[in-house]
Amino acid sequence: MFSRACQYAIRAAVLIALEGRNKRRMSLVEIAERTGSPRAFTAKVLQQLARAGILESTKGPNGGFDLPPAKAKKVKLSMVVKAIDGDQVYRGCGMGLPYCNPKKPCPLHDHFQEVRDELRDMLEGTDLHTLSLGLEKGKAFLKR
Amino acid sequence: MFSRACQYAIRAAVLIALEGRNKRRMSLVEIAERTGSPRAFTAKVLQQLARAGILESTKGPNGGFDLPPAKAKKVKLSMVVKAIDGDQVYRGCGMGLPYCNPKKPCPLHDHFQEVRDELRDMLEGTDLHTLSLGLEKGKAFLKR
DNA sequence: GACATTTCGGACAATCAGGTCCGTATTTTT
DNA sequence: AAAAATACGGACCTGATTGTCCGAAATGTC
Repeated sequence: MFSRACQYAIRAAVLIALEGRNKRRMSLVEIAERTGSPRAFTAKVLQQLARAGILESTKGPNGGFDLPPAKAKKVKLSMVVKAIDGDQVYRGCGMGLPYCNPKKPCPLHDHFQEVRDELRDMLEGTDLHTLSLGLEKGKAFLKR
Repeated sequence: MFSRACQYAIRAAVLIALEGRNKRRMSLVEIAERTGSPRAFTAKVLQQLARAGILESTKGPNGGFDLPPAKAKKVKLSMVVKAIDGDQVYRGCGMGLPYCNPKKPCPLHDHFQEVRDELRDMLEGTDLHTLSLGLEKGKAFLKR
């Protein structure tokens, strides 16, 4: 469904949103540790998110990545996914036909449309702040 | 969502089901042509489907791949997907956590569950025969 | 039996995704 | 000013995915 890079991005982004509520900035090392993701690779992913304007990065001692709650409420999951994987997963044709559309659909078009729409609605309707709430209550986890 | 191999598999399977209704057996060359898929690579994919028992292959002149309607009605899309990509896409965790479950969910678990269930229901509820009907009426297409 | 047609299967090549390493730039602390 | 902490970015490695090629095996036709 999503690439590994994208999965790491989501994990990291939710965690950063969580700590952003404590006005904390998170270092790469801490993020990688708490999400169980490979450090150097996660760095690349976080750079992509920062370049996409999804989160802020700061160099130097006490630097790291941060995302204040006000912004976390505005960042939808779809933005994270799009920044890493593009939007084919929730917009493209299930059979991979580049020209598939309602006028000239693939055989799977109608069946797949519902699934894709539900995925898109979910991604566009879920923000990082909301997801971080589940984490704080200890009802959800990022690592074994 | 699905790998290229899996997309080719679905396209080919639907086409073979379509021609199976005319008691026709399709050669690799014809399948690749009519689905716009690379020939040699499609051969590998079709072999996988044949080994998985999803369709029949016959060597020699007038050989090829076939799938009679009675069987096409029983082959669900989920079986094709599982044979090529495995079932992670409609069973696994959206964030890629291997231990994600209702007792210890990821932050996305509940949101994602609906989407995954809808995808799974669609794949398990759609058979190749049904998909081939759309093709025959000329309402759906496999190639530009 | 010879030949043509077709799938099968192994070897290989190319590209991409996942991941590491290390030096550089930036910022804070002392 | 020097040192330490941190993100940045490029080079590189590795394995998986995608894709090609070609000989072998099977089967139908003459």
